[in-house]
Amino acid sequence: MEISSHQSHLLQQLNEQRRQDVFCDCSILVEGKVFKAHRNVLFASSGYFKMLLSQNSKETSQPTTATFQAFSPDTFTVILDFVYSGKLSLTGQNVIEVMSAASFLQMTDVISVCKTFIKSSLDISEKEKDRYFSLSDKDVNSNGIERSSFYSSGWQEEGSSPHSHLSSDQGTGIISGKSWSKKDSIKKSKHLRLSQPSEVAHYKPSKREARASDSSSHISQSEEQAQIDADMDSTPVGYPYGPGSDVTSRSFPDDLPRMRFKCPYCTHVVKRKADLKRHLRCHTGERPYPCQACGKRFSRLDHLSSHFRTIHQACKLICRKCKRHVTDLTGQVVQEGTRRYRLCNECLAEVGIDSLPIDLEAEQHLMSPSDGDKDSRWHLSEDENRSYVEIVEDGSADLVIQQVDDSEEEDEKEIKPNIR
DNA sequence: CTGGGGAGGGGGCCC
DNA sequence: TGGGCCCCCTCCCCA
Repeated sequence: MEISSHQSHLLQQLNEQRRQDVFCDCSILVEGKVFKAHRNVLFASSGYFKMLLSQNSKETSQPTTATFQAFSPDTFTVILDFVYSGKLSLTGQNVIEVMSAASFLQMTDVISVCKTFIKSSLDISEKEKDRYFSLSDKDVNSNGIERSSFYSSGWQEEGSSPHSHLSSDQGTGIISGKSWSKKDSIKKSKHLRLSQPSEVAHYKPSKREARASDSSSHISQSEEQAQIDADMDSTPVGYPYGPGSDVTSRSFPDDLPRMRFKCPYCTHVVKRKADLKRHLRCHTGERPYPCQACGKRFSRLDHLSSHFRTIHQACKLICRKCKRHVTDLTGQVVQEGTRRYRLCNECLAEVGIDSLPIDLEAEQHLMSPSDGDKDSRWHLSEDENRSYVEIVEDGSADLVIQQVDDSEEEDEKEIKPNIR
């Protein structure tokens, strides 16, 4: 007959003895902090201690002391707690160091748990989705249901952690069983560079982007390709998104289809694929629309049109000098290089410029080539087109500040990735 | 140094 | 789906 609770009870007793420094025959010194433990427990748990204690086995009467500088006391606290409880208090912040320490101490189980933790963290959006569908908010908060294993409890809501018993009574400080709140997860994901649902809260590449981010719910998966994220707004009411991040999700009724296209480079989410395509150009630096008049390149056709009308067509019926409204009768178009603007007759006389009537209509083709020439209308050479492809492929590269030279000489039409 | 205005650029959304 | 418009923000130049 086997009493299943015996093992856990025994471990619990050993843990109590450790805390009370009863029968402890081993001292571990980690960066000046002394940890008391039992040699036989360490021997059974760690390959490193097995080796160490085997060598010292002849001196069993003497207390063994081990000193470590490779990891912090907090990290060793996590390790030791695991040894004595079977529970590993992993967080996004400590998992790397814990895994490193476990590697050093040859604790394969801990290593594999850390790996799983990291993997699940990287895949958190999928996990979160699973949670959306499997758990109501109430379930999560009140029952503290875990995803699968104790070490994953860090993803739970505050107060639902099964590790809470470890946090306060061991006097070990930082490492505790405290689960992540969303706020915590932000900081920790930043530290570990793991994707978190609330990552947007601290990702602010620009004010504009932040504005967009604030108005949409999103799950950050920077490694992902752009994809339809139809589940983006499937968040049940009350799911703890960060403050301000649930505006969009609550602005759509649950029964409406909600297609979302998520930018693979940032947190921006758009409704239409075309908008995503347009948005991606701000990351790739692609500028497929060169102005035929000055050579300046634009990422969008409407911007080119606006530029051309404003700069080269003098469409604004405003005198550049006195800002008064002018018409073809009360003013003239002045050409200054490729730039054109209007001056009223008074200002014209004042500056002594003899303007020549310019047939704007006749030069319209500069901006608007025929529709039948759509693909070649911007006169992109094959090399240029190829460079765009390369840019997209290089889009996964690290941050590169765009250095596109928009000078009129067009010496450097090479467009560099502008991943932000 | 500062404020105003122009131009560029990004997002939303309509057609 | 692309074109285009509107709005807003930022940057830069200039007075």
